[in-house]
Amino acid sequence: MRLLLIEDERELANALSAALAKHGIVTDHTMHLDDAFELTRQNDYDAILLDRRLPDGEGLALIPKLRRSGIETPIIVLTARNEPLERVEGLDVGADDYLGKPFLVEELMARVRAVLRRPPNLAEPSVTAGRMVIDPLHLNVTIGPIPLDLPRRELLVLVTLAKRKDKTVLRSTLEAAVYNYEEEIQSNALDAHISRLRKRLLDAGAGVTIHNIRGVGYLLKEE
Amino acid sequence: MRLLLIEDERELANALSAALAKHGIVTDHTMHLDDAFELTRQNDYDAILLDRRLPDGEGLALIPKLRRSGIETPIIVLTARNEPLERVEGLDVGADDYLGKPFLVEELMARVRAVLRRPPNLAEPSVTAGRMVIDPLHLNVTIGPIPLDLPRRELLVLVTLAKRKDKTVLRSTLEAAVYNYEEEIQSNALDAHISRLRKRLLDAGAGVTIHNIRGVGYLLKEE
DNA sequence: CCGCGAAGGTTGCGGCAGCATTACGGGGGC
DNA sequence: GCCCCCGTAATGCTGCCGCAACCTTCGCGG
Repeated sequence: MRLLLIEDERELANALSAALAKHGIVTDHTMHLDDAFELTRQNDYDAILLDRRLPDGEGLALIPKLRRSGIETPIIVLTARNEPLERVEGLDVGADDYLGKPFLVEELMARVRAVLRRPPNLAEPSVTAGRMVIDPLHLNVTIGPIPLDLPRRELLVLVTLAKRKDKTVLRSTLEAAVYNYEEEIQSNALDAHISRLRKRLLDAGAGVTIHNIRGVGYLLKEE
Repeated sequence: MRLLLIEDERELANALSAALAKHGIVTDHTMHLDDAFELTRQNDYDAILLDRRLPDGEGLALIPKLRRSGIETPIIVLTARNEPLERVEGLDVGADDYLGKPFLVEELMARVRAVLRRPPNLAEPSVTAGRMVIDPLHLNVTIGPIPLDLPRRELLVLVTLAKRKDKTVLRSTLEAAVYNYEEEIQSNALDAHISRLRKRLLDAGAGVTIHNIRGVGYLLKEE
């Protein structure tokens, strides 16, 4: 196993390298973001440990750069900036985990192991349908540059259909996506949502149509 | 998106459900480990939020049980037991992340998003027959990129035949696949479905033929 | 090779289940 | 208070599907 450590405190870096070595993990170490980027081009790391505060800037900035260049290696951010909102920030730019300093090496190891258990991240997270770009993770829908504002239940219906575009989605699947098992619906609430969603998509010129498969479910098609 | 929340503090649970709902996430909630296990058998959750200290025992114990039963759903442990070594313990039994109480809902959301950044559904069992690709689970049939729209009963017949292509399917098996026990048929309804299905498959250029085995049943063959 | 009965194939018809649409009102958020 | 979401229900409509009538094919015995 091979990690890339991006960290400017030399003592900490050495201690970490040594500790990881005891677990049979090889560590490459750099203090600079552009070096780090180069290294990821040359080596296929199993994970990246990234400090936020670095001599040449904010470590987080590296993450989108790596992701854009097609590198999906898990990234764990190590930092003293450990306020909850800072952690949110880190995770949302694409980090896989976030660990506040100081930490135990044992915890770091456990988090590395946890991150490595996850399947490699190959999936394109956003879906296009017609003229829309749909991000199922953050529940965003945009048509070109302008966001499409949809009520929550209609949004859930749309995302569920879009994730399986050109394929039928069972009625029961849609119900499960929109309602939890405590909320029971006794009427045609889902149909009503579909109808209102259709109208909104039409008005917005979304470039998709929702078809019904009688007795089975629904299907979203591009025009 | 659908989460399972295993948590005994009702207030926290309600607050979380409400907060997650604002992000368009449907939440099922239970206080009991065995209920939780049952729920995972019945639903396909996107993630599981698990408390450690529960009325019926240590929440962590659920993790190996789920993993052994083949469930790979990401699990985030939520707990007041937030000592580093306890976190190691949690991660090492198979949790994907570990979040100490109290926490901001925003941070939980960010961690959920981080954990979900994984490939969507891996292998979906599908059958090919002629030029069709048939997904028996979601009941959809596509020829190349275009979906084939079939009425429900014909669809059920096709799926049943396709699952055993090149083998005879008993007439009684087909009837069982298309009708439940309450619906009796007194006529040649099944034959009629077969006939209409043949026509539709021909028009669509599906590349299969349905043969009759006199007195026994039917058989689907590729051309 | 022919005749005959039974199984299967095809097709039009009508009932009705399922869907689309829309108006209405309660309720929550700002 | 105002606005919008969303569940409900009434209304109209589409087309699935059971039915049955009629035709075709198959297998068998003579």
